[in-house]
Amino acid sequence: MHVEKESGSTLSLGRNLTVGLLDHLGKAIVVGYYDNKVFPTEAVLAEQYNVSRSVTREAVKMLTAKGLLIARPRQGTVIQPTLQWNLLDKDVLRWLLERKFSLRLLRQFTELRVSVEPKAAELAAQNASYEDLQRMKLAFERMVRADGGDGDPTLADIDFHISILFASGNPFYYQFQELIRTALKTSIQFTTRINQATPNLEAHENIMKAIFDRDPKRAYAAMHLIVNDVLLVIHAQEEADKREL
Amino acid sequence: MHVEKESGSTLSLGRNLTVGLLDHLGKAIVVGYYDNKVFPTEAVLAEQYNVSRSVTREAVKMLTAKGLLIARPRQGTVIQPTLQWNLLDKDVLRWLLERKFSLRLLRQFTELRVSVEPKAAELAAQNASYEDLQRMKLAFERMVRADGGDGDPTLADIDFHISILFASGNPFYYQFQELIRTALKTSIQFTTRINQATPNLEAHENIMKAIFDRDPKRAYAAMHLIVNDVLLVIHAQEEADKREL
DNA sequence: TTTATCTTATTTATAATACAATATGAAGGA
DNA sequence: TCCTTCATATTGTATTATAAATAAGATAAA
Repeated sequence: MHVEKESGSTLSLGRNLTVGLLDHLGKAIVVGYYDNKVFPTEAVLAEQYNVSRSVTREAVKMLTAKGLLIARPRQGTVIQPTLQWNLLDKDVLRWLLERKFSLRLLRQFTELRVSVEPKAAELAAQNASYEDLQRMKLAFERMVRADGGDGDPTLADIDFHISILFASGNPFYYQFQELIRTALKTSIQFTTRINQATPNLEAHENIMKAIFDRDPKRAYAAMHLIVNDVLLVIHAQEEADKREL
Repeated sequence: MHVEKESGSTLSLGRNLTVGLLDHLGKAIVVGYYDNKVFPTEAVLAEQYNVSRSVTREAVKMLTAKGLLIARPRQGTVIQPTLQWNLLDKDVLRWLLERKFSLRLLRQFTELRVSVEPKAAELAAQNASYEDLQRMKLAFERMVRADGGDGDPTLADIDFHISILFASGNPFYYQFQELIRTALKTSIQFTTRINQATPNLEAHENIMKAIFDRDPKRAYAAMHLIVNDVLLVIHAQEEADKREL
């Protein structure tokens, strides 16, 4: 990451300076640009990016709110240890992916998916409202059409999985929306080379049927089958990569 | 020039005005104070809380970063739908609890724990380093001492559960630290009336043994047993409450 | 020497003010 | 009716000044 200094070559931060700076700094922190540097003071940041101190402070406050920074008088602004970062935050997640593709990161996403999604399906079988079920059905039909060449299969797949989070009736499950979105989008980057590119329609239909039948255990098992399969593929690839060394 | 203000009308925001305002507004939003009101403009907020616009804007930006607000020129600042809130954020979680005690909320916490903790234990059995194991052991010994009257049993219990998240080797699992902390602290508020106040030592020891034995399936099962038990107790109480109406 | 206290300098925290950009809705004209 | 224009409210950005906090160094006391 390269930071221009002269006022003439203004670093493009988009139309909203605060949000632009937030994004730029967030990415720089997450990809490790500051790893063996001290994080700049407000004054220096403002000068480097050619923005006012107000903008700088607001961006820093937002990064503080996401757990990436901490600021104290005289001590300056410093980067928090990774454990403090709000990894499930939409922005932080995006910045994580701006690093080079990492099978390890994809595996970690998927391990969490194996934790979360089967139980979400189980809860959905217990709690889904009529509207929830309709949304699921629509998403599935979209998957079928996409499978026939009409539309993007990944986007339809994402919608289907998210509709189940929503149907769980527990708002905490909905928090994994971004993680799942990110995981599925990242998956195709490598899964196409190894596995089938399109999602397994029959397996997905089994989940939906179980939820429609109000059968929690079957819904859990059907979802577990799908996500755990992805995990196994990733494990196999990790082993293969290891042997290649 | 610092203007002294009448002490009577000043709302106490603590030593740090921005953080104080963040906390006050966050709580107000989460408890529903603004539910049928329009959220005030920056100017009004600044006047109401007797702080500068800088402070107001910084607090609003932090709430924006946590998904609670969105601001646009001329349109004002508005509260985001609950689904957008970063519910796993430490602050948001705390604000959620500042509402009256809710068995429903505790159940939702616990449903997520059932999703997350068993798999974390499974991964810990696979990945825990020597240091991770030592930390777990120390936490367990602290639980034993607390059981004998020396120390706080809940705090020791919390440490034990968190040491397992940490030992999973997957940083995403560590994100649930605050949720588990909150859930366990909240649990005793009602669990003491119904169940045993102190955690089940033997069941916890089983988890630790399985992880030391590097037995993922046993670790998963042992953890599932504990957390699912909590969930069942909550379910029973919810049913009892329903009948009481 | 060691400890405690005071001083200084650096950085964030807060305030106040001015103007720019943006989006809403009303007014006016074709 | 529809389009354009303009007034207006609200956030966005810049600038400057001062306060508060604290780390580190200097000084004094034991």
